[in-house]
Amino acid sequence: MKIYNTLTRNIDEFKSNSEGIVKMYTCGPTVYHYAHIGNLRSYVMEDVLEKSLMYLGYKVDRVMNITDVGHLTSDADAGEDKMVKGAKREGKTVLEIAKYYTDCFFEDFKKLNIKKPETVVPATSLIPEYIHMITVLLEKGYAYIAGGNVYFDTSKLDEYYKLTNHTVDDLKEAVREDVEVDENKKNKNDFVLWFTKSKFEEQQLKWDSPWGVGYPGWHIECSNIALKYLGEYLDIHCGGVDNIFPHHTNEIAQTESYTGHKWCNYWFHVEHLNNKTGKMSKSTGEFLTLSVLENKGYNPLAYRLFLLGSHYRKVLLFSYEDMDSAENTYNKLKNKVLNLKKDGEVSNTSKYQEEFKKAIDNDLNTASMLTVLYDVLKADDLNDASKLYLVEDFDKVLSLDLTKEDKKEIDSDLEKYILEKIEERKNAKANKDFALADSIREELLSKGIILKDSREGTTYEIGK
RNA sequence: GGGUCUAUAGCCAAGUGGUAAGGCAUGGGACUGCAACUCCCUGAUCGUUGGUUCAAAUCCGACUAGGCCCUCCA
Repeated sequence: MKIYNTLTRNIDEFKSNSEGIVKMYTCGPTVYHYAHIGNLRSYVMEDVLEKSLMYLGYKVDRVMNITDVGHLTSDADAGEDKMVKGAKREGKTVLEIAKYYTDCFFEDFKKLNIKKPETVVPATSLIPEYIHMITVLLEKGYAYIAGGNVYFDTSKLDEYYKLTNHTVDDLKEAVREDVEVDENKKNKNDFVLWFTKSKFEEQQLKWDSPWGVGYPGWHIECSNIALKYLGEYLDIHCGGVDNIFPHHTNEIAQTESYTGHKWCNYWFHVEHLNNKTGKMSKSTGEFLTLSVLENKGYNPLAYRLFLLGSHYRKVLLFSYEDMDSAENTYNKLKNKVLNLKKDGEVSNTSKYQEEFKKAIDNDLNTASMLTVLYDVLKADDLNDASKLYLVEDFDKVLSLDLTKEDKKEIDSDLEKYILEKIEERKNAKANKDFALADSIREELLSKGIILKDSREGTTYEIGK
């Protein structure tokens, strides 16, 4: 397949290091609060990437970190670590907070049909590994100690900026108003590997180290987790575009300085979900979680469909108008699929499967994948059984539960009642007592029961 | 200021040099006692402007608008 690679700024043919196996690393969440739907966009698209690779026959080894330490809020927030802030807000310990929000995070995964990576690693579980890497970086001369902290010396690298095309002079220091200049740094882009001194003294979690009691820098966790669980040669590293600099840039610097060779071949970055005012994040604008959408009556899978309609490398604007549309599209699509008859021989499917693969091959063109799906549903050369087979096949990647019937548990009393009402309405219609017929329909609707009339008679469906 | 990305119908969106897929919405029609569901029909010359070419939404330049990043925000 062909996929855009941030490293080469080009759509490259994908080739894994080992035949048939893909080593894939994903930057996970900082678990101090709920994930907002913008965060979830990245995870949905990474899920599509993983499943697409599987669809093409690869075995995917995927690892994700859970950041439960060392991510800081802005200076404006009185110098509190995000985790500490979350803990304070809720009167819990940092680890309790981490556990709670980690669980919530994976609940969202379930609702969005995102496959949980086989290996999920909390940042706090590999402190000895971080210390070891930092020790080696100091020995090799890539790191230095200043003001109690250990820094990475970016001037030691020729290609520090290879992911972004920056030059040192391009970068403004402390461009954000909430960031102060750190006087300990030799070069303005040096970054901290280990803290013992910082303005964030409230850090709850601290560990002993050769450089004093402290905690690890932000980037070191991903490098080590990836190295430990996926080895020294990574195929794909994923994340949101905001991670490109400095996070991923620094991961490359550390890891390649440590191992002495190239680390990861493909960098996959998902663009932001924005609203009309710009970036959607926890700190700016409305804090939109999946639960918020659910409470407004939207199906999480309609949100997934909304995301699939757009390309992962394009900024997508969120609006409720679009959600309404997505919900509509989803219900119609599902309706079409559920109306297919199950019997018959499956045949002629390969042409459409090739089309679907082409869409995958084209830099993960999810919009085109959906088009192939619609083509299948409209196809003249396919019987229902074949259509159903293909929908199921494509849904391995799309994961929209298109063939899954939402059978609400219904007890026999209720069923009997509904059937009686349908019979009553039928008689009313026969007697041309439409007022009564309509009132029965209204009554059932108010209980969430939708009647469907057809030539064959009336059936019902339990709505949401 | 630097880097980077984007600009196609009301909205989402495909298109990777040969005269604009698809979805939602809208309007019209079929079905219905009426409606819902379903089915059929219905719209754009591609931000502006130069250039390359027999041919450009697609390549190159300029301009305009906008997003993201520039370190302890993810």
